[in-house]
Amino acid sequence: MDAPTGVREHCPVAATLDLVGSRSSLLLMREAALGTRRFADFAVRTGLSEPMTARRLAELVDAGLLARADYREPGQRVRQEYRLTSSGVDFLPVITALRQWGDAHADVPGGRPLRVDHAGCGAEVVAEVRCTAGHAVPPAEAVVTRLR
Amino acid sequence: MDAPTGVREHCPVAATLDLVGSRSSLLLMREAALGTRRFADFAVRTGLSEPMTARRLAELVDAGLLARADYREPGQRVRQEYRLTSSGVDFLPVITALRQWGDAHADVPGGRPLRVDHAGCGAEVVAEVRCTAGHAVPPAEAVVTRLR
DNA sequence: CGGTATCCTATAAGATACTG
DNA sequence: CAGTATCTTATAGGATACCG
Repeated sequence: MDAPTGVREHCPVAATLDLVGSRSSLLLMREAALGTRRFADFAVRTGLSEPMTARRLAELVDAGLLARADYREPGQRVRQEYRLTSSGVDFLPVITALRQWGDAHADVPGGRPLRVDHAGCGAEVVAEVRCTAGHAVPPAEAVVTRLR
Repeated sequence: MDAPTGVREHCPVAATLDLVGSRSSLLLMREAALGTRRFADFAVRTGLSEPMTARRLAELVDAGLLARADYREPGQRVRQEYRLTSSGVDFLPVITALRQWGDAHADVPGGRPLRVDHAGCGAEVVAEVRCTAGHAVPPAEAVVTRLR
């Protein structure tokens, strides 16, 4: 995760994977996307060990996707929390797309454990490939240019 | 990638990561998304070693994202190719979302090496979080339900 | 509660050499 | 061209114990 081992890949996908590409990081980002904020909840809900949870959360903070802060519920003592930064919010399409593919194509024992719906509207939330002009872009209409 | 090591995670995100969650698999899916079809091109363009390229391509075929076939260019001998299946095409939002986050937030030495544009329209291709009713869904409007 | 320290195993991934 | 075989190293990640 820190430095790529092989040939240096000058690609935004590879760069993203170098920062947040491990299973543990992505599971933690999933949890953050679902609203989890506290250390113990991250560990239990991802099934990660505490040392791994601590290490990856620290990396995600370093990488700017999460921010750590103190907070105090009324009448309680001070606790820690991890919240999505704006960069972390920008990561939600990745998590949404992974969830969507899993729902459609992976065999999740016991059926679908998660739903994400649009507030008010009630329709399911998905990741769509579009152009910035707003058109849906099917694969055949995507033109790839390799620069350099 | 084969069997999850820790607590069994009943989640579509985790299930997806168990099938295609390694850096090498995701780089190969990136290449497939960019139109790469031949073994040697996959290896060179991802920077992966040949043994790793062979192993992961075989896994992606097993997982149903790629299909292997013979093909023959006019006047050439028979060659192999790997093509996206419909399940593989459904994976494109993941790759698009990873690329998009990298373009916005990762430091790719030498600038942006890749563009994906909408044919004809010319506008850039991105992954958007929407509901199936067609509304854009900002994070604040996503309602998460954990079932079971 | 929110971690850290230490040690261990499994796997990801590369290097090199070789084959049909 | 499209791989396979073998070996090695680096990293992911868990288990257990402990700390402020």
